Amino acid sequence: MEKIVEYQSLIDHLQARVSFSDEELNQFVSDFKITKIKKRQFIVQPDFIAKYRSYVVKGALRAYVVSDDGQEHTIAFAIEDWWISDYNSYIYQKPATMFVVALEDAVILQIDFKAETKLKKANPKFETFFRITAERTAASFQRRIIMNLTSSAEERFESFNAEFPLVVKRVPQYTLASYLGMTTEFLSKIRNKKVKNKN
Amino acid sequence: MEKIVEYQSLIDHLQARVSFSDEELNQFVSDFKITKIKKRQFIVQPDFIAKYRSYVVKGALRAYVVSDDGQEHTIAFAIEDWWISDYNSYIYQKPATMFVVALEDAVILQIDFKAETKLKKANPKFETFFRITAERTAASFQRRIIMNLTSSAEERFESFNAEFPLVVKRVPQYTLASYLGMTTEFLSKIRNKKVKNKN
DNA sequence: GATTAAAAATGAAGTAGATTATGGAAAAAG
DNA sequence: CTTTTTCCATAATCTACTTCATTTTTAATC
Repeated sequence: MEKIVEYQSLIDHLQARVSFSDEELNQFVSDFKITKIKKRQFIVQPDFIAKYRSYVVKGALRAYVVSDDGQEHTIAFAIEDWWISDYNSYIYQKPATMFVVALEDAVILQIDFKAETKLKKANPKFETFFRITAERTAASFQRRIIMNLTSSAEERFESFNAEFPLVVKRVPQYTLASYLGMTTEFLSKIRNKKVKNKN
Repeated sequence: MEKIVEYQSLIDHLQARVSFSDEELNQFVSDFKITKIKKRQFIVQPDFIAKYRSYVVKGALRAYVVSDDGQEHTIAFAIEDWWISDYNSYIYQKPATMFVVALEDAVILQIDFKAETKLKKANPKFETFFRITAERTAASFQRRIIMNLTSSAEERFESFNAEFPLVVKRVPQYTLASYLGMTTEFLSKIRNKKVKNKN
């Protein structure tokens, strides 16, 4: 099996979910193109169809929507070994409502919808991989819905920080606040209250 | 193809998503058992593993969690032609955190996790069906997250009412309020304000 | 169909979190 | 390395929504 360094983490990602032969792994990753993007560069924009599903090799990205009143709401973050896209746009191949932008210079692996469809038809194991991925995505979205319904702003921050400390350290606070459904001012207050209480 | 009346809507549901032969349809539905449940009866409870994925033939059900302070939060509704379970419990086969209860006497079709696994192994088309189902579930969960982040209580109600008027007419208002992330009192106010404005 | 229980309506008072405003620190960009 | 832009902290004021308490309506049950 050829080892192009950028593909290694995606290969590990696949193998952790479904048992593939070397040949299958090669077939899978050969449909992904390596894309390097600069901080602040967009890979998805509203009104354009999200052509790609993107796997992050290096860097950090953010998906967000802009509401009628002009406010940004972060829908997802992605760092190393995570996937990102406008989910509704990609799976239905309809115009996006989100922006997906790099928070840092990044290296991503992208597969387009047609190639993905072809892969799934070619080998049921690829179908299985995407089924597992979709199920886990749905499960994690549902956990987020439950968290949003049941917890206060402070609890939501504490919970996210406990689960994803590396993301918290890496992304701008205003993007995190909008992900957690609060203002950047309120998140600042929560965090600084905490610091004072420690003394 | 045998036509047991309870299975017909599930068969239609399958055919609308993947092209199956009559034999495949029979194979699929034969793994589902018909269960009749009474109003207020539970099919999933916290700490027990959600053994089944349930398809609603007739009736209405509700999935909810109870938070530390004792409040109920509705996670999902299901009426005719919808699926319901504790998603995280079912796909990971770990203890549930939700209750799933009948809001009306209901007829449901249930498949257990082992039978589903076996089906997916037996025929890639079944795998495809569950992949499509999971993707659409994830997509709709994400739309709900976006709605919750971007909209006011009144907008959330209006939007849900526009998309699912039959559900709104059918479920108790306090369950809808807790689904939409507001108190039953506030939802009552929203709706009655509306009525007055019409005069 | 009378009785009881559950659900919905209404209003007053309270609060979590938003908004607005300003100053300062960090990080890009030249 | 200095200038500009982005990001974060802090505080005062405000509001969308909650909480609490009571009444009315609707639905279940004997």
